[in-house]
Amino acid sequence: MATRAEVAKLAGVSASTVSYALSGDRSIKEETRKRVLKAVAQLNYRPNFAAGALAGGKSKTLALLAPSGEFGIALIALEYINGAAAAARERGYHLVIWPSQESEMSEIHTFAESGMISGVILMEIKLKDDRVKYLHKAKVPFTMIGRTEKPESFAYVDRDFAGATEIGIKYLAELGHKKIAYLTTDREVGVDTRFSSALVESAKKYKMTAKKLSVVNEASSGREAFIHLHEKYPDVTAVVSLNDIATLGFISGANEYGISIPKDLSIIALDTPANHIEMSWPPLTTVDLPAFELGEAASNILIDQIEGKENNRSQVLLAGSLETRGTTAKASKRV
Amino acid sequence: MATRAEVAKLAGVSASTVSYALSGDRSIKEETRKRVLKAVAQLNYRPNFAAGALAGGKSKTLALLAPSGEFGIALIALEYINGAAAAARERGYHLVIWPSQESEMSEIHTFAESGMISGVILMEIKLKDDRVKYLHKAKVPFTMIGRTEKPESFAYVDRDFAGATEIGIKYLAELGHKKIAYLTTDREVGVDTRFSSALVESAKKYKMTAKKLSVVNEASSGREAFIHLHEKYPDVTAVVSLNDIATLGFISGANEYGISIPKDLSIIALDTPANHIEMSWPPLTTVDLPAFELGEAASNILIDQIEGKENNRSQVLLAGSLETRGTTAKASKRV
DNA sequence: GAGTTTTATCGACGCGTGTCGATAAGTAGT
DNA sequence: ACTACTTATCGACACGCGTCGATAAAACTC
Repeated sequence: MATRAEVAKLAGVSASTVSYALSGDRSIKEETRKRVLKAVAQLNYRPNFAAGALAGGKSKTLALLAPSGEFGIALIALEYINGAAAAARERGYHLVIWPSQESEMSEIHTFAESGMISGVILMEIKLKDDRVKYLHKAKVPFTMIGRTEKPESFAYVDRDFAGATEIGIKYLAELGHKKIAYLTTDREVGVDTRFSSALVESAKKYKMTAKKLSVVNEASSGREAFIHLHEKYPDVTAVVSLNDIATLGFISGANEYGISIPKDLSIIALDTPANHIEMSWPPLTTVDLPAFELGEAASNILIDQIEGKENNRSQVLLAGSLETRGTTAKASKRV
Repeated sequence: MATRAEVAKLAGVSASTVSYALSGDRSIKEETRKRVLKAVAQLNYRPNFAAGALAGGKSKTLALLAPSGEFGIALIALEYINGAAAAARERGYHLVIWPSQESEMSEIHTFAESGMISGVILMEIKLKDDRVKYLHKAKVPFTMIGRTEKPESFAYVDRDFAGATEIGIKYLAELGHKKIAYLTTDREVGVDTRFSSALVESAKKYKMTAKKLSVVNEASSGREAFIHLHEKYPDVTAVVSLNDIATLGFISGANEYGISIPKDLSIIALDTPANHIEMSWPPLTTVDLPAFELGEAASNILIDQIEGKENNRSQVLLAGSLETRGTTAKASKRV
């Protein structure tokens, strides 16, 4: 492949002039630049990425660390990823997704140190997350999607759990629901913990009782949760679900037992990827999770940080908005 | 960060000895190697990736090109990705996912040329795919998940459409079904085209009639397909679905109309990610799509190719196996 | 028009590795 | 004891680019 030297020779200039003509870091006579660009096109020259990184250039490449745990990359992650990728592209950056385990942080470090990666987006943040410490110490620019228990001044974008929950509960209150239940997992991760406590709080505020239904995020578990609800708490008239896949299982359980949604039971899904909304019928009423936007914000904040632009909104919370579809209705006396 | 030179000094050897001690490409006295490794550990030295790539080392990094079209990365892609990542890791490689459009092929080329990427895995192969030509011409090692219309001798892994379809149809035949329908999209991509023609063929073989229901792969479209079926072809007793998300919409349509699955209508889903199987109730009977294994195979074939190992199985087709769950039963006279 | 600043270009060096050829030390064979 | 290998190590160089300092030419300044 063509090198800088060859381009220089063809254009009749020195090698460094080629660099400057391309980067624009020093002024170059318009005519010379034209000649250089022509030679570049003619030889189909593209700067060697490794050489550039080695010599201290900027790579314009971000890495999004996707946890590849037992279950690999999760579904909802896709929307974050697509958003982050779109925003990065918009600003002339690449976004690569790095399926990695926590143990591989030092390899990420290597890449960052070698200049191949300019910054990192972290997903699936735990309440205490060693990756955050690690990246901070290694001075690798990073942003979180989610946040640790105490994010201090680290950049993050996350859902506004309290806000989203409040929106949902308020709506149920307006529909006259008094006794509700909620589906959540018992994982010690930010999303579950924050949602659950926000929900309990909101319910109290609107004078509702809120029963907890523990699930793991699988359809079958959601189905079992329905059966449990059906047998133990038949007077519950609405359910708030914090888990995408379990919700669908829950609904199919309801169908099976002849409980009509939303006539007998209302459902609001809080944490639902867009393509799940119509996966059951009627379509889910949700408090819209702005996953794509969060991904975009993550990229933008990170790029600002890399480029040294001060962004005064480096901690972003989005609540989303209520989307009333088919699974909510006025509370009805059943039993 | 520590460099090779510093390690060399600390260990009291030359820089090249450090390289050889680490790579094992030349014999090094055991004692010296120990000393070097100790110094490496002490300084927390990790070779600079960019320098290595520039100097012609091997990067042990694969890129999986995920099409980031209008819909971003698709769901089923996750299983391929997870499989490919796992296999790559197993063999000491990194696998990064590159959300990219076709227009960005030259950038991929740059990375490969710079030695940062040793090979490429291509997904969502079109029947005619320019990316294949491009990579071939650029001499970048690559493997496809899927295949072009005429894959010639290029390496690929793909589903055995004929085999999978045959398995499903045969089972329906054994259950006594005579009139079936199938859900498919009209996209001009390999998966739809090949499945559809294989299905028509198999149906003929078992003397069934097979009605086509066109959908786009969204839940609502699947639901409409059910309604269409319900109104136009009430004597159909079994449906074969080639599309994951549409299938779920189809089922929720059936629930809504009081058609009982599998009593009134049997369903076999051919192209279904594992976590969709229990998303409706009863769980789907499928011809298991070995997506994870296909991903693994893709990585392994590619790595063999990169390392120059002759792999005589560089074109892999997997049919999967029948998993009878809840959505199939003996044909019943309805109407 | 002598002095000063600005513009345009070049050459040289360094980034940190992989690897080749050379050398020195050790081993085996006669 | 002499040659013929093998083993262990070193020094030097190339990879292709970013960027600094220097120089030459051009453009102002009063």
